[in-house]
Amino acid sequence: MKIMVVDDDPDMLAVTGFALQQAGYLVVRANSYGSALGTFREERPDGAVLDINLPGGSGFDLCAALRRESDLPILMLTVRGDEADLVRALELGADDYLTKPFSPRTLLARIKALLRRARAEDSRPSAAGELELVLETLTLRIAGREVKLTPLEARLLHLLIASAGQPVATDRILVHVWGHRGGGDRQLLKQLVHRFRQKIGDDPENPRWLETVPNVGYRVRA
Amino acid sequence: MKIMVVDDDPDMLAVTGFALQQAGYLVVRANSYGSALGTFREERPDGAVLDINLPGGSGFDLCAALRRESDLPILMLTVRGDEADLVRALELGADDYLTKPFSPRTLLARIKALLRRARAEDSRPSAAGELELVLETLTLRIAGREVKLTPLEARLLHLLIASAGQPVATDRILVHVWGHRGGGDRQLLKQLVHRFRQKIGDDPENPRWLETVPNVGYRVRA
DNA sequence: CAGCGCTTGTCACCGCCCTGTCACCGGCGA
DNA sequence: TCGCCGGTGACAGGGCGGTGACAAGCGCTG
Repeated sequence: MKIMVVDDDPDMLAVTGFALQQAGYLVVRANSYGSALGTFREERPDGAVLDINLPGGSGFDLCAALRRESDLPILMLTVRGDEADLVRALELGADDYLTKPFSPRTLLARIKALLRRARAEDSRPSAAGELELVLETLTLRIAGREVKLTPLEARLLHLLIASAGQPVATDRILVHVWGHRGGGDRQLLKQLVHRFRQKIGDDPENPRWLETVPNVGYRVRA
Repeated sequence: MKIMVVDDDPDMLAVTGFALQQAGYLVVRANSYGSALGTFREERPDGAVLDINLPGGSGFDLCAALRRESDLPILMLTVRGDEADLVRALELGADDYLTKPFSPRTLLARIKALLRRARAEDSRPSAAGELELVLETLTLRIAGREVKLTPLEARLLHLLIASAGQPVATDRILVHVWGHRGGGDRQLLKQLVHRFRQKIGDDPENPRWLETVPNVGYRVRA
């Protein structure tokens, strides 16, 4: 389990990071809004702990930005008594909050609870029509048989099945699968889709499962 | 519940021993590296409290030695502020630490927590299918026969059997077995698995007990 | 003290698959 | 006709998993 800790105060970073590492988590650190986004895209942590005061953009913005790209559990660190901040954080998609000052033990308990919840939801197979995705084993059950997926294919399907029936824009796919900020890397997506179709035996001209939506993106039939 | 307390200072020994006894624990005492090992083997305590400064070998060595023979909860007593010592203790397999000076009340709380955690892990089924793990003796009963495990193999199996039927990610295994933070140490896991498979006579291509889940990790058949 | 065996970490190598990249094709609208 | 988009094939680098070999550390024993 990998946790990203974002705080501009080096002491806080050290303390919380150390506590998490002791508990057996992998820890990646960032100290600003910008570096946090980059770190997130590179490291793909399983959870995030965000301070609110950050150079380059508030923790609120960061929370919203992360939410745009991922469903990872987010825990916000707020100052005591500021209820407005708290409400705002939860509205922006934070999963939990902690008021400073807090003990490392408390932090650990909260993080653990969040991850457990997230894992429980993760382990639910996501399904759409004849497709059933099992993320843990990178396996796709499709019309009876089982197909082994690569990590990239699994991420693609995860996104598409979550929006089954609706087209998903290529840019959104690029961000979700590669963390790229979109742009010229459509070739990657073309190949990924091509290889996946070949693997499951789907014909682009006459698709049973994965449709192309011209000038928009792709869609799985519901 | 039996606790071993190791300290060369008779006063400390008396104080901590008394506190633990008051709380209802059986206490066995040792005052040196050598006597501690002997006492441990005779008494098989359920937990240990180790001082770092010991005649005959440091508490670190003792911690490592105990770890080589058992998974019992270990609490180390460190001097305040020496973070290097602390890290080293945890890397050697200690479960928790306490900085001197501390109150007997604190000690009790920590010990209680450790034992509770250990019991919780113990009560996890240590058997899956044809595999039955006995942590105390580092033994694996497998399809009738008995196999002697190394400490590392035991930790690996402990984790895998606890999640029998489900794949366990390589990163999680690395953390659980070695406490490593880095991702670059897959080689260790490769070797560990290889040697274990050889020992029990399992074929990676056609596994009876331990399966590889590509790009994810490993899984024991339920 | 020397020697032995067990455990563990490290290096090197192999084969396979995943992935990124280049090149090309056909269809469609400007 | 040009340019863009989507689909397809081919190739190469690198990662991952499996395997063998070697050395260091440690405990045990003669």
